[in-house]
Amino acid sequence: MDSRHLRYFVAAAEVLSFAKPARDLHMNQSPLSNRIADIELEVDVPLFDRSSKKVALAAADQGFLPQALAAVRAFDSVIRVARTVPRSPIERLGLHAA
Amino acid sequence: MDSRHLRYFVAAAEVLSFAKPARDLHMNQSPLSNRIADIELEVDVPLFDRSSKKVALAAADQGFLPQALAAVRAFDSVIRVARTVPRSPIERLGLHAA
DNA sequence: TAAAAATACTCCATAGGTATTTTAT
DNA sequence: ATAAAATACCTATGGAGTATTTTTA
Repeated sequence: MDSRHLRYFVAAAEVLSFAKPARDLHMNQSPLSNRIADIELEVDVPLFDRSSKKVALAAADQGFLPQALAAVRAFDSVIRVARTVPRSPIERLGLHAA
Repeated sequence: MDSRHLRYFVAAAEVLSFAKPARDLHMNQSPLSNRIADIELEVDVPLFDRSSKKVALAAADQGFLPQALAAVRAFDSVIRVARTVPRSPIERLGLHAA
């Protein structure tokens, strides 16, 4: 599972919409819907109750969203830690930025 | 970043080898090396000191490996939680397995 | 010289885009 | 009638495989 796709799910779950987060993420509604559908297939659990006008969290979602959020945050930490690693001896001594 | 690729990094970091985890993961050494190189490009930090005979964790790795492990475990939790979600009213009541 | 990593390709799966259709409101 | 999600189709990117080269222990 790609962490980016899990972010699609989190974004959709937060606003209960597929079209809106797609706009926010500068992508199309179609692939966002499809990636979320992929996740549902992968974990074999329906995560949303869909209708053409609204989207609701499925009952099976209890527990999934918090875990998804935790995973996304863990990924953010990986990136953040990597970015703040001192690269040079001088940086490692905390003397000044590169 | 794909969680699978982060697992490649963790596997390689744990045994300080690219060829061995590739065998364990039933894949080739080439794509495993390439995906790890991708991660280094993505986070813009060298994670390994390479030579043709050995691989060592780069200095920049301090902090990265633990975070990577945490992220991988968070992903495991996502899958696990999803898999244990009760699907039907009967399951939700804990009466018996599907 | 043997084993491991890098490199150079080839191929295919899939993520994303575009267009359209369906369906609640 | 409108707006949102699903669906169909196309394309291109990139992940994985295979083969080969390089390197160092």
